[in-house]
Amino acid sequence: MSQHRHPGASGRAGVVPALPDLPEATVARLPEYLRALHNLAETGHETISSEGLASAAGVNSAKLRKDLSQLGSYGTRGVGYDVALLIDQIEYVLGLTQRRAVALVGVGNLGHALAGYDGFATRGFRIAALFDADPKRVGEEISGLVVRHIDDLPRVAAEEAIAIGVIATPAAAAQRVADELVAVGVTSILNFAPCVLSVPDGVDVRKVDLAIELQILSFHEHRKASLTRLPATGGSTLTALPGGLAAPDTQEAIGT
Amino acid sequence: MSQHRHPGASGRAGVVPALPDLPEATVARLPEYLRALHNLAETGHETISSEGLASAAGVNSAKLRKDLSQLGSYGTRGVGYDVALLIDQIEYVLGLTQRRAVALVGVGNLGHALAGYDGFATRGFRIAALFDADPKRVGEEISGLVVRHIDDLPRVAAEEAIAIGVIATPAAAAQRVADELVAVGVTSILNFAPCVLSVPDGVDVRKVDLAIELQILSFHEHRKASLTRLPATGGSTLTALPGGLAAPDTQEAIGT
DNA sequence: CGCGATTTGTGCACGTCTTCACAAGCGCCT
DNA sequence: AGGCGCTTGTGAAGACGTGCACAAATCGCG
Ligand SMILES: NC(=O)c1ccc[n+]([C@@H]2O[C@H](COP(=O)([O-])OP(=O)(O)OC[C@H]3O[C@@H](n4cnc5c(N)ncnc54)[C@H](O)[C@@H]3O)[C@@H](O)[C@H]2O)c1
Ligand SMILES: NC(=O)c1ccc[n+]([C@@H]2O[C@H](COP(=O)([O-])OP(=O)(O)OC[C@H]3O[C@@H](n4cnc5c(N)ncnc54)[C@H](O)[C@@H]3O)[C@@H](O)[C@H]2O)c1
Repeated sequence: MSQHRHPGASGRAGVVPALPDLPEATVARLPEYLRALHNLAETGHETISSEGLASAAGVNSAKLRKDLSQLGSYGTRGVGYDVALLIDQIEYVLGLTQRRAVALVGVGNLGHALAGYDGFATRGFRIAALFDADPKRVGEEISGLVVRHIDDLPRVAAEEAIAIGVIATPAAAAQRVADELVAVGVTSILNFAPCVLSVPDGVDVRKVDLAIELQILSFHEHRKASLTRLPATGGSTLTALPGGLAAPDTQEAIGT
Repeated sequence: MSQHRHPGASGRAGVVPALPDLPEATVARLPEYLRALHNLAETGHETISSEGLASAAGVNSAKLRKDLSQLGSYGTRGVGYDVALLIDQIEYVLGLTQRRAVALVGVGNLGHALAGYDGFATRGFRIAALFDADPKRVGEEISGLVVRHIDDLPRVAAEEAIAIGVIATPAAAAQRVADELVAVGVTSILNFAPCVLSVPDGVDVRKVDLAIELQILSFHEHRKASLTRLPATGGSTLTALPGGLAAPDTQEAIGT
């Protein structure tokens, strides 16, 4: 049970491997590998090569192998990776062996969609509670859960072990909600409101902002348009974009 | 005293302002700066220092200055940046001087929320059309737009200049929809379905996957939990995370 | 049992991103 | 006019991430 982890010395004690400290870029890709692996498992694959998994996940195979090697050696040379084993490993590393409880705050337009989303349940999470500040919304039942008032957060948090808070309120309320989540011990927040949150050390915030994604796409549109106005410098100018175009979570022109 | 520009007025015809090819990491942050600048403009600020803008955008000031310097020299030493001018500059670079038309495909749970989202309009975009494959959904009116059948996509695309396609269908349909979008000339896609899309060169795809975000948070939860089980190595172990913890679009522990 | 085909794991080189630290530039005040 | 304080813009260094290319390991087969 008690496991020691020292920087550099990844001594593995018995069955449970020590949590290695993975590069953040790797962590961001593991969920994608996991999804691809589940697909493969469903279609009857027992093993998969790095090449096969890489293409299913939309990355390059060298990168995939390097990522997986960070978790330990779970492949077999000449054969590939055992799909079931790898799923277990990645789920373990991502902390998905326990189904984490999620609290969703802000049951408006977006919040309703999220509350009804089955992707929570199928991918390792459980919506434990819904909150809103609007009295007209409190009491409403959404896919089996009753919306509670945000003031009940402390009480509910004491009952359920809330691991992650999701903020789907207007931006103006987001900081206040974040503070309230932090106050009841939540140390991971997913923020859909378009604003920056201030949180204490040790609390992780990830942000999803639709408009930012669109604006990044807009930039590339603008750029592509300005390129086509240039005198032809050779063949297809569109593919002459700089190599680094692919952002951390952008896929660009992965061939068929 | 170099170039100033007006949307549609000066220097657009012959003298192309030479779109610099920005580092992708910079492009991903510009929208955040833009949002912060709009907030500042609304609260009456005419100029802002790199320090002030950086904290409003949740980044470090050196990074912000380097990012902005990529666009040209639009700051004044000893003073800061002119808020209005910088807004114009960033909007120009991001290609927001023209309001781009967005087609939303898949008007289900999530699609409804997106269709009613005012963040499109307020941040440079216009929902031009809604599509679905379900005959029961076709004809429904959502915030002023009528849902059309996906088979009408070619006709609508000919009328409106669709710049960006947003996919909010189940994963099983996403590739097919992407192909149809590409076929009518769309070169930028925002994909909410949890799957990898194959597109030809020159087409940009960005993905938003809620479950991936949650799983990344889960990893850090798992990690924090395993750290607290360690014998105290002196002081607050939670802040002893490696410096690179902050992912491209993660904010971690930005002090109050 | 040994050999060839296959595929992993990784050393290495290269490119990108971040951060520091400071010179250069600007406005204000005297 | 000149000096002073403030802030930008950037060179350089280091951290980080990526992709190539190949040795090492394993399997299947004769
Ligand atoms: N609708 C979308 O598709 C979409 C897409 C991307 C981002 N967003 C962002 O998500 C957020 C929510 O969007 P929406 O369209 O659902 O807005 P909405 O106005 O429909 O819903 C917001 C909900 O939050 C509740 N709320 C307000 N203050 C609260 C508080 N202090 N505590 C608890 N609940 C509170 C309101 O009562 C309301 O029910 C916004 O910040 C929006 O910018 C929305
Ligand atoms: N609901 C959420 O909060 C949420 C969050 C994150 C991601 N997602 C993802 O977004 C997607 C949509 O989720 P949802 O909850 O809205 O699902 P949904 O089933 O409610 O809606 C999907 C819609 O797409 C339509 N559709 C199916 N095939 C189509 C086709 N070929 N062309 C056009 N339209 C088609 C369906 O008729 C339906 O209206 C899914 O991939 C889901 O995983 C949803």
